[in-house]
Amino acid sequence: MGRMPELPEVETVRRELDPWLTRRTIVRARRADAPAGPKYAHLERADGQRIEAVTRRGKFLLLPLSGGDELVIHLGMTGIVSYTKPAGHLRVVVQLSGKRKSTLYFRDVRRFGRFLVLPRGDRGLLPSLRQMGPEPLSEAFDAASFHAALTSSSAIKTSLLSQRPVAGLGNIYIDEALWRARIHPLTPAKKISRNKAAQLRDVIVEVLLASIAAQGTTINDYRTVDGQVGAFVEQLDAYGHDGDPCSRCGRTISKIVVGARGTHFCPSCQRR
DNA sequence: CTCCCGTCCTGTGGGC
DNA sequence: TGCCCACAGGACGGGA
Repeated sequence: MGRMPELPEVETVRRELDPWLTRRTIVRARRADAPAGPKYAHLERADGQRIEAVTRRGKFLLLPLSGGDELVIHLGMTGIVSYTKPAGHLRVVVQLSGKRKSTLYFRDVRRFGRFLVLPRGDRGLLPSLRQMGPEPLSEAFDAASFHAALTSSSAIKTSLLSQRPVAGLGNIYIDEALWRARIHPLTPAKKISRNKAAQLRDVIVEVLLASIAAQGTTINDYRTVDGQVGAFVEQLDAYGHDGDPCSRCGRTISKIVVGARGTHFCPSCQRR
């Protein structure tokens, strides 16, 4: 257990979807084995619209459509997009124009994911997207503004989970970045010094780039679109390593609960 | 406004 | 061996 598509996994999926879906027309998009509701809203609006691009914002995939709408996909915990029909837990089916790979399937065992259509830029159903911080791999993610965004009194781990100081980080990469920057996960965000914030910014970029290069992290459910697994799991130093010796100092990695999330850190390298 | 906590969802794995 | 239940967590909504 314990895998979630975070920025590197979603970016890997985006790169695979882009050549497949861009310029294809959606013939028909419908819910399958899924309840009606905001997570699967307005799919029929996509019918007849062409997919103009496959973009990403944080952990959301955003597909602008030719009619002025936008297809929004969030993989949640267990969401998988494929062109082969899954065995079960099929939530959405999209018929595409053309003959090759012309059916898109969205499978999501736990239904934490979303697959919906909205007028482009309408964030009424997506408040986190509205308040999301800068993309970590963009120029906007600089040390000074990152430090300025760390205003919360809550733990840095919790603050980063909110997506507000920076977009796209989840449980795995937050633990990895805090380990690399030697910051205790319970440190109040606003107590992070300017220098530490700059260091944290740099290791966030490093760990995300390294994971993208490895096509993400596979622990259990995550697969790339063509079913491959991500190799970054081999480079994890903190997440899932509780009980193991710290690869830097040898002390045993601890696991605690922060914001209802399993949190892994080295009690020796990462002092409060 | 911020912060905190409950809720959703179901396969897996650890314990007995 | 087989059964049971705690566990995993991203985003969101509501209450303080």
